[in-house]
Amino acid sequence: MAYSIGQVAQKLGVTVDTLRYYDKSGLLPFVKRNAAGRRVFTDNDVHLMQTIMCLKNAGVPVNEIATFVQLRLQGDASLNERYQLLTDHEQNLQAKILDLQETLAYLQYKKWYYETAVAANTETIHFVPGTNEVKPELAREYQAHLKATGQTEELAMFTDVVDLPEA
Amino acid sequence: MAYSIGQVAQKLGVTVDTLRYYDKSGLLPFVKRNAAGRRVFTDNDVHLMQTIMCLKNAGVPVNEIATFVQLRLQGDASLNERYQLLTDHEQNLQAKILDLQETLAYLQYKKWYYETAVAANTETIHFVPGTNEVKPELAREYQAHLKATGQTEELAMFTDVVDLPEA
DNA sequence: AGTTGACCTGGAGTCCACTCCAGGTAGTAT
DNA sequence: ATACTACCTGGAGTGGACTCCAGGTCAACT
Repeated sequence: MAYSIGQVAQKLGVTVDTLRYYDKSGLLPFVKRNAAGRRVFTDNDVHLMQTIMCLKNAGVPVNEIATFVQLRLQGDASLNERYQLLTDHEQNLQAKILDLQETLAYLQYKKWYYETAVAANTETIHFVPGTNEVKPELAREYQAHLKATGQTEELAMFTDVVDLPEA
Repeated sequence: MAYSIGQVAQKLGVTVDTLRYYDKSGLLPFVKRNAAGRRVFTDNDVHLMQTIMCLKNAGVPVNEIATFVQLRLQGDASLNERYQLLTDHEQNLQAKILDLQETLAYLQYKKWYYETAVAANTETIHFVPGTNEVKPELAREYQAHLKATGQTEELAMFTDVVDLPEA
């Protein structure tokens, strides 16, 4: 099967311009042209582009993906390097996911803050009386709330975040 | 306790320039100045900035954070809106984490691809004999491998990704 | 023969989030 | 007194990833 740039764009959920930009940037050196100079994508090309989109998604910058693609062109000699690159990015991604999970926990704490404030019709329930400052023990109250509702799992992650400001 | 911009920058792990950029962008309207015109951050300011950094981390663009901060200045009247905003971003973040977990699963598949290729000293073990095209059944082989090594959890996520190219 | 519509190129423009000046002030250390 | 450092402003510059445009080719339809 052969596809035009428009078909591939649709399949991958990006614009035609984006694909041409990727080509310019050296991400698609394997794509052939027909007699009229138009790009013709094979099934295998699309398959390779899956991996490229995956790296994109993982936050790998375009020029690094380009080096990966370049390595691919060098054949078996570059297998080790490519494996190394993938491993590095896997660890980056894993770290990023953990980080986002902490961020999520903090966001949920803030959500609880507003849930309770909305219920009380005022934010002042969280303030030190007579000020606009948030009670220092509020994070602990939240943890108690989590414990009470049996959500122990997020507790550990959350304490990490809460401990930061004390540093 | 009061802090200078430099101290806060260090505490939050960003540069002084970045904090000034945030201020310019309307993220820090609550920060007061001393007689000499220098920014003076209170503990409470730093606490608020934690939330700002959290939203940053969650991928919320600066101007949206600015509207959140603006809402805060309007007091209790904006509680509902702020809660809504946080909830939206919580869902975005949750979706993003799921997406990254899928991406991770795909990356791990590729890692396995290279692990086995490196062990065989050639990538051709994964090709349709006589071509440079990856065997279509390779994803299934990987799933069998996952099952064999008892890693059933990632299997479901991974099939999602693998099914995409067939669309 | 003429009109679409999808494709092509080189290159300019945009958006975002910084990042880096130049030129100046204020407080401290020697 | 002078040197140093941390701070200030407005504004220019950067890098990344697109996004858009002018001007052109090609195949298909009417």
